[in-house]
Amino acid sequence: MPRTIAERADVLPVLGELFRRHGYEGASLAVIAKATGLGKGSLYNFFPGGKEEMAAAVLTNVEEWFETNLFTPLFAVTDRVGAVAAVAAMVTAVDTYFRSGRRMCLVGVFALGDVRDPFADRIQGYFQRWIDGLAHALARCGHDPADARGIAEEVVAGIQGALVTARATDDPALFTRVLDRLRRRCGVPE
Amino acid sequence: MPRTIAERADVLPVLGELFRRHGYEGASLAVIAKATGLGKGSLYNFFPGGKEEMAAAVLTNVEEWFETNLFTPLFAVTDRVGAVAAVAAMVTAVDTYFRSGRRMCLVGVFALGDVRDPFADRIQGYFQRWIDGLAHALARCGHDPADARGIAEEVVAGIQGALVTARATDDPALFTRVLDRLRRRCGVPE
DNA sequence: CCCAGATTGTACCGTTCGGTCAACTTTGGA
DNA sequence: TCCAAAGTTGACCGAACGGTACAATCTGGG
Repeated sequence: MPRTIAERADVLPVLGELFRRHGYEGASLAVIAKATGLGKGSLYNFFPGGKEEMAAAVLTNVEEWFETNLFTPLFAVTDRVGAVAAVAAMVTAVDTYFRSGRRMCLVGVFALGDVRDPFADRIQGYFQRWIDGLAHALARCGHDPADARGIAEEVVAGIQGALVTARATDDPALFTRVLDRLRRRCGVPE
Repeated sequence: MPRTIAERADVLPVLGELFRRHGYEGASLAVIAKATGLGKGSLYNFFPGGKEEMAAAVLTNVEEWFETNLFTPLFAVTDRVGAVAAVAAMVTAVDTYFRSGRRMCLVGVFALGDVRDPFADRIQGYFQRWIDGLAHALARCGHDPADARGIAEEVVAGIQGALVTARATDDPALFTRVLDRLRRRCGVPE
């Protein structure tokens, strides 16, 4: 059997950055072909379903990363010390993942575009699971359970909004500043 | 001179809702023609510059509304009582304007799409002026000036994020809940 | 009533879109 | 070494894009 020059997994990060930067509609196949260095034929070899399968694959990639690095740890906490550490780790991971405000949230971008419709359930699940996981951890941090959910909604929404606002004002540092305030809102020091 | 059947001002709200719902790229001329009930000829009679002029006109409309109803009142405050009232009025106006989370922020949608480039300065100005005005009013509310700016960034970003998250989770009530928390963050009761 | 001119619907333009396909290149086992 | 299979390419397709041209229609002052 012939060996694959480029793996499907190799183009996923490139696709992700293109969708982040240009949105789903804005990332045309011509742009994708140029950025990946692959012809349209190769792209359809990797993604027979076309552009929508590319978006689905990238979305799966993002979901897995968040599930592994953020959601699962948040849900796994049992004691107060572990919960505080998990929330602190989440904030650090978020800052790293979004490159301190220089990277956009792919799920958020999809949520605002016309491509939302075919992925509505997955987009909803991403945010819901983030809020649920954070609310669970915050409750273990000692917050009143009802208030924990409110804080979780405020923090997840705040992260999204900080990304949008940082991009809109071309001021990535705004993301870091807001994220720092949200971290303190969770009662997590440092 | 002949009378205009439809005024240019009449189609602006329709254009606004289309851009909000579908984004700039997603709102094709065919969709716009159908939604407004106007042919392409009429649209180009109103907006000789085409789709980009439509977006620019809608953007101007939004800017003016926010300038009149939000930014100017925020900047105008001098005493503490007035400042608290202005911030409270802002929160109320925001909830009304965004239909309690059922309406998207047009500037935020533009900020994330490919159309951001030609409007980058206006998008930046919109958010910057909102943050500046709110920071000014919050300082008059009694907050430490440096902290007032931090709160303002957190609140404006939080509003944006709450809109995105509410749409993503198809849960408009989330917007109202987060907005209520942000209001209390400003130290404004009721 | 009438007509200059503003407004309108629509056929049409070139371009670009996502997607297809047959020819060509590369691959690894026989 | 050779070949069947897998991978790759770029020309090509119909559809839809934004935009233009223009003939038909409506308007209101004279």
